[in-house]
Amino acid sequence: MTDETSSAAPRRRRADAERNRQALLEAARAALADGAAPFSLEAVARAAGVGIGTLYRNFPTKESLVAAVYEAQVTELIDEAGRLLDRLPPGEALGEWLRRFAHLAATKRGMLDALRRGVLESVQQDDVAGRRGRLAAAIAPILDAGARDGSLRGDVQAEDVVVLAAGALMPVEVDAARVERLLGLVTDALRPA
Amino acid sequence: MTDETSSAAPRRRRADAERNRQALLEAARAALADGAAPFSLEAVARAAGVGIGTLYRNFPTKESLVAAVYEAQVTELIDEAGRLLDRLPPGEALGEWLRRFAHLAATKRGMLDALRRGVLESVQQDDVAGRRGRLAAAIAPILDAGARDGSLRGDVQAEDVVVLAAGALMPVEVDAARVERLLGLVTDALRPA
DNA sequence: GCCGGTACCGGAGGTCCCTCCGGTCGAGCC
DNA sequence: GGCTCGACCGGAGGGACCTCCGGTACCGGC
Repeated sequence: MTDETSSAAPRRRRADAERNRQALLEAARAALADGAAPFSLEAVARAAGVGIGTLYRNFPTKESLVAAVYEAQVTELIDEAGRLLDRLPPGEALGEWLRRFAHLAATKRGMLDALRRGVLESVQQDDVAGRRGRLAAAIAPILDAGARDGSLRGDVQAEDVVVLAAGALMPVEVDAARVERLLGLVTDALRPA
Repeated sequence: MTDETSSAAPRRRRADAERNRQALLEAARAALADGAAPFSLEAVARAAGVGIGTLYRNFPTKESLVAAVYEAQVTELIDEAGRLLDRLPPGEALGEWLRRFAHLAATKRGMLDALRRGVLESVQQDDVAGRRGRLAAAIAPILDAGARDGSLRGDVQAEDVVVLAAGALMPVEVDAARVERLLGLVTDALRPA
């Protein structure tokens, strides 16, 4: 759809459009951080001094807006996977990564719903193959390493692990003990027979 | 809240109230079965010839309405657990029960969302200790039997199994192969070390 | 058969989501 | 600097969710 790749003229965005986009992101960030007050798109648009139509043009769904706000954190989580694998054996690296995944989901308001639609439902967007794909790609090296050294079974798709973990974490609100138990079950499922 | 148990006067419901309740259930059943057309509460109330307020008095949340419509199926699923245990070894009984659970969630429109809020989020209602509790109670005997004969580990709470299974199934739309793989992972997690 | 109290009814109204389209203004070209 | 045109703006509007409360009519007692 967009044209980053076509070599010709990238066709610069209009300055006001970019300004509005930033204002929306900032307003959304503030609204999500607020805590009280439900996260309302109309409120975000108002706070950004922009019409509701402009918001929807930039972020077609509520989830895409939330995802954009947390983009940096998600990227960080993805990069973390490689670093964990550098300094921990695969089995532990996976457990630790899942724990950070859980922490992110639990900490960031709205993240949970964004994940629900971005990771769990089928992904039809092609931005870097969707969030589910990005996360799966992040842990695939860990799974591979574990399969090689025998600490993890080798017959599991990375995508299934992401779906299972995300599904398991999804619902549990703030019950840290249960989160820990569920993650334990997930990693147990990945041990060789 | 209700009073079936208190021995005194059960205070009969008014006839029109009961009539309205049944009409709402019937309309909701039809709307859910329809398939096309989104499941709208206002449409249900209209179809039942009743004000929207009456709907909300009988079913405070959308999920409680859906749950009431599917009550029979859920009860059936719960009873099934005992029967499965009678004729299968615990490990297989659990796998089979999870499969039926998945089938119910996948088949019945709206069930999925009802489960999301009824099973996965914290349950504060006390009707039979909530849906999560009812389902956990259903599989607890299977887990116990498995722990006794060594085919399942004994250190897992029934509630956690329900949450994990429900979470894992929750999102996946109609990808039967993935559902099968995920259920396999769940049962793998329950095998003794 | 009638009457009073109250359990129950119904829909107006506030808020939100999301779409659609007439109007506007920024960017590049002369 | 001025002009053109299309990318971009903004908000009206329709549908849904849910609450709240003035009014209704059912039930039990007489």
